[in-house]
Amino acid sequence: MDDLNAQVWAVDALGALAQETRLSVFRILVKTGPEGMIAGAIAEHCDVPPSTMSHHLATLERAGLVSSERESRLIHYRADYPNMRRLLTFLMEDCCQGMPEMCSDLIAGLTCEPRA
Amino acid sequence: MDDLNAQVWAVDALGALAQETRLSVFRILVKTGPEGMIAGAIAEHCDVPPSTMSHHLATLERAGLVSSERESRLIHYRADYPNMRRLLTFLMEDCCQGMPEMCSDLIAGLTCEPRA
DNA sequence: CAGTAGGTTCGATATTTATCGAAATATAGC
DNA sequence: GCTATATTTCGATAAATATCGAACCTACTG
Repeated sequence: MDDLNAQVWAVDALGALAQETRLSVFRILVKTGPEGMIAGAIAEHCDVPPSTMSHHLATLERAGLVSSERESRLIHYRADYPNMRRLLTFLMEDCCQGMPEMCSDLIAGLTCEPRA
Repeated sequence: MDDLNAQVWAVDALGALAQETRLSVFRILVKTGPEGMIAGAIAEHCDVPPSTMSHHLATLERAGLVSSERESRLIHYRADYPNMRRLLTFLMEDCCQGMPEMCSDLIAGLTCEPRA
């Protein structure tokens, strides 16, 4: 993917996250991990009607931020970790003007530890 | 800042980045570093009219992603690294279910090295 | 105190996005 | 096949956002 397409994708992904309900959904799925969560449970958790949530989930999935898998009548949604990483990498690309020590503390806080 | 306010801010910041011109501006400023760039030069670089760019810069500044400083007639814009970090941290918060090894490669790619 | 250059605000229009009920689709059980 | 459940698609309305010229500020310069 060249830089132009990466940018188009990133705008789409950021737009998908730039909405309260969708950001909540994404973060819940990030916390939930590979197990994921069922569409109905997500809608209930966020207290929005199923049709609205379906719309939001579709937006997140189109952006590549979540993936879905059907299991009989239920549909599991999960965060897409590789694309999440791509997005963060894209935003930080070429920061620090080649001097990593200039923003080393930017990365320092990005550990995967659970919050205290 | 509690989690609710953090979420409101994050939606705003992500929305600020979820637009082609603004994402370009932000990434240029990330690459440019502390020196920043003058408003007019940014507008010219992105090939948009000054009034449109002014609107976009104001959006980015309201979201805390860039800061501005006047130097006589010129206005310098810079990326706000601390808030950039806060945003990335917020997105990754509590990922991996407390098992950092599960997404260690998510961080692995987030070095500040210039692109090869 | 003009005149000029760099930026921003205003205002009006066009486009995109969010919302959610109703209807449609898919799967399972009887 | 009929019924119930889980979820999506449709459709229509309301709200937010992008765009850019014109007018307006602000700070230098002669």
